[in-house]
Amino acid sequence: MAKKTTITPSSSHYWLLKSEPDAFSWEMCKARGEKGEPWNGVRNYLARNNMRAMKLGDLGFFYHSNEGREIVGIIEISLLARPDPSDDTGKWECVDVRAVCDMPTPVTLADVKANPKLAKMSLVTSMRLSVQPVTPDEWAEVCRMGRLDPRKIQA
DNA sequence: GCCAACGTTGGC
DNA sequence: GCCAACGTTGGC
Repeated sequence: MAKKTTITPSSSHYWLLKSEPDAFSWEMCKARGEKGEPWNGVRNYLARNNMRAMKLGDLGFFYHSNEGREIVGIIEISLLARPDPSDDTGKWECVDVRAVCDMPTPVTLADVKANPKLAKMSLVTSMRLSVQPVTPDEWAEVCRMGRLDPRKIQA
């Protein structure tokens, strides 16, 4: 059996997580520091399945919905999916996330919508999905728009 | 604050 | 299993 060799970087999955700043803002996320924060309260199957697919160290955009409507920072997955302690039905799960760094220039929803390269991004096509996958191309493009060098992200 | 989009629930 | 009613999300 041939051994499969890959040069896939350790973090091959990218995500976008939405939060209303009134409920849990980027500032609050950063204030948690290394401890991270359970991403609980998700009550949507697709969003839950996305969390199940997350790996330790996966990176994600932190998006402020409602107020702000912009990508403000980078998070990493610090704990894998597990039962959501705020749920008593046994159906829902959460991961933990940890703030990694600011987006030097926040990338607004309007910016994303105005960029044809991002027309297929879930942020545009699946407006209400709160935990979304992001493709490597989309990741690179949004980082470029936010003046963040993806190679300099220290997870 | 309004309302469109859309996911979920429950009657049949 | 269909679909109407309902609740929620989130842009505007």
